[in-house]
Amino acid sequence: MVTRKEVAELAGVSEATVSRVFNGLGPMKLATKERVLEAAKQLDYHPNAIAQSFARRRSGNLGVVLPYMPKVHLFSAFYFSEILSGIGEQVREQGYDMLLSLLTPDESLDYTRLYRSQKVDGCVILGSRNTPQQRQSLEQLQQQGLPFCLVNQHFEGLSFHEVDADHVEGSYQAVRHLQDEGYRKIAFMNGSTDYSNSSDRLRGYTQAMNDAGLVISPELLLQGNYSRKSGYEAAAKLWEYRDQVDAVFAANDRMAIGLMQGLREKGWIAGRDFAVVGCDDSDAAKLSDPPLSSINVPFYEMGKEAARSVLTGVLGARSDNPKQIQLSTQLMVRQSSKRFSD
Amino acid sequence: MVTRKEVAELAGVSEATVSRVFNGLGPMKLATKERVLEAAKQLDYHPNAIAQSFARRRSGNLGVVLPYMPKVHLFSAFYFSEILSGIGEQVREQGYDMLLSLLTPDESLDYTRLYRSQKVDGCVILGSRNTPQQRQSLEQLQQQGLPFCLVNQHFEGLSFHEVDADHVEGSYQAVRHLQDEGYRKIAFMNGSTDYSNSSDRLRGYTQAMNDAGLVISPELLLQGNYSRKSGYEAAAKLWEYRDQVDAVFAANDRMAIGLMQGLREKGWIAGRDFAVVGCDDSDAAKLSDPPLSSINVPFYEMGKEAARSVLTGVLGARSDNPKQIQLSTQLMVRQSSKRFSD
DNA sequence: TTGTACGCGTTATCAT
DNA sequence: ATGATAACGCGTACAA
Repeated sequence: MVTRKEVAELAGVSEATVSRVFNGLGPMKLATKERVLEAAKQLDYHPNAIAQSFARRRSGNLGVVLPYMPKVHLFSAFYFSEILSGIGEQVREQGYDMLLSLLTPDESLDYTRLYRSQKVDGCVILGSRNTPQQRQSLEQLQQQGLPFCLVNQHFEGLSFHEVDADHVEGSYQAVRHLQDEGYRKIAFMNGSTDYSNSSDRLRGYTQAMNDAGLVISPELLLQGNYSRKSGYEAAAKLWEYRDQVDAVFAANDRMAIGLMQGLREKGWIAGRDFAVVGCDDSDAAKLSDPPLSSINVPFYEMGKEAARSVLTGVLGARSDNPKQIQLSTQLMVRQSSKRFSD
Repeated sequence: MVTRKEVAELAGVSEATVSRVFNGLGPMKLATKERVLEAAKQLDYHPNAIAQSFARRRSGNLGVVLPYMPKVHLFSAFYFSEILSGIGEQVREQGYDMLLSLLTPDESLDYTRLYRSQKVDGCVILGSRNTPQQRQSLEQLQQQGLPFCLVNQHFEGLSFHEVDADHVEGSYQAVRHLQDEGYRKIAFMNGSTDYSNSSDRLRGYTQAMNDAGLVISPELLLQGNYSRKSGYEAAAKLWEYRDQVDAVFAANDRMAIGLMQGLREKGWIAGRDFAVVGCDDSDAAKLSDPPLSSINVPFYEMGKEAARSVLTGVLGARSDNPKQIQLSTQLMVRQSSKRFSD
């Protein structure tokens, strides 16, 4: 391995000077700088990142926490590739790397473990849920002053760094859209309220219904678990109340598609006999039949913002007041929510 | 930060002894060990991973290379979460961590960059393609003795560590299945042959057709780029030759679904008027209408094997003969390939 | 079975 | 503008 020492010798300078050149520190003669760079090039010298981390007492790694549940596909491809790419883009700009941790639900009860070994300087946490245990472990992280940022989740009554999308407004728009298309009897299929998204969406739905002077009868509220299967099963229930429902707003695409599949078996076709809007604008929304109207979420930007938020905390002024960022969503209209009785 | 020194002092031993206890090295008195552990516990001591890396001259990180193309969704959720989980499981068993790199096509022309800074001890490379430049940069890696393993890709004429699935056999089974269901005029829609999967699948298809005594006329060979759009566009062409085609085997699910969407617009329904089988058994296969028959690939195991392969190379005896692992695939039969004229 | 002492390749501080 | 040098926290060879 080529070290700083050899470069210094070849360039006829001290090791400190080599470091200064590579870190762009202090004033120095251009000639010296060039001599050093030339020597480094000749020797193919590259600073040892580990030694740098050791000396700087910073790993240069941003931890990214993903929930892992075997055989349960929580995320769409879009979610993964876009969020990770967003984070990746940002960390690269700041000379950082991404260290991935796939945590099972009980492992995520001790986030501090991630920081203990000093392998990460901060974390972006994806897919956290609002359980008492999780709240507690996040509060613990915060108390210890370990920098982290949540993505797509916030906690009532607690104040963390977080980047979320405006799911209330998104849902409001979705329901308004259905109303504009002539639908009145609009059901809402939600997922677990462990995810703040879920309650946000319920709020948006409720508000849109109220604003339109529509009543939310109990049959209009369906409970699922974000899986296609739960959507499929809800279709049976929906079918019983078919006189009282002409549209469904579902809290994610997967359930929306399950629902469409289930109702198709009864002979009801989305976009013809009833309308559906989903959430996430995942790949599946474009692949489904008919293509599913859905609420687009700017995952790439969310990842990028979250990473920025953590890294500025790590590198610069630690802002003591948590920064809450909320990006806007966008309704993508497709065939599944066509005008009533077209 | 609590260091080894403080633990040593509290336990009344030398620093070396503390290290020995934490690394389980050498014979030592049980009493000493317990005293050290007790002291460590009291102080909440945890070894500094960076200092360890520095001293050991190993980062303890396995690099994972993913291709990044903005707005192009190469992978299914299944692919991501399963492969990463497989790698994650294995690295954890060996006390390693995962360092993620999202590389654009031209960045991946210089893989050595990843190793230069010493932040990773080895790499698992996903989504590499068979281009002259990539071949060259991989050969360069190999020559320099940097440990890496490819997943789901192999290179004709070159011998790298790699973990692949048996796409030839998988495709053979898929086409056999279509034949068993009564189909004879079976088209094959392939993706870019930059991916070895593609040529493997063509081989399986060809062999199955030959074995059944069926001719492969030129109209039966369709070219796509693994996108839904290309599948959709191929539907138009297929429609022209509809007398000469009664089934399609597509090299991924996305194209298969695009094809089904396109032909549905002509009034042809998969599983009724023609049959389709895809590849990957992605989530989309279950979500599509009708559900898509597809070839399942053991992504989790592939990730795990790849990580194992690299890490044993890093840690133990560097086997000079590259290890090529091939796992088997499994056909998942769904509605899209129902029996002819049912 | 345990202690001593050195080295790892930087960063950063203090001289010059 | 540049050089000398003390950390940094651990692994480990060698000594005892």
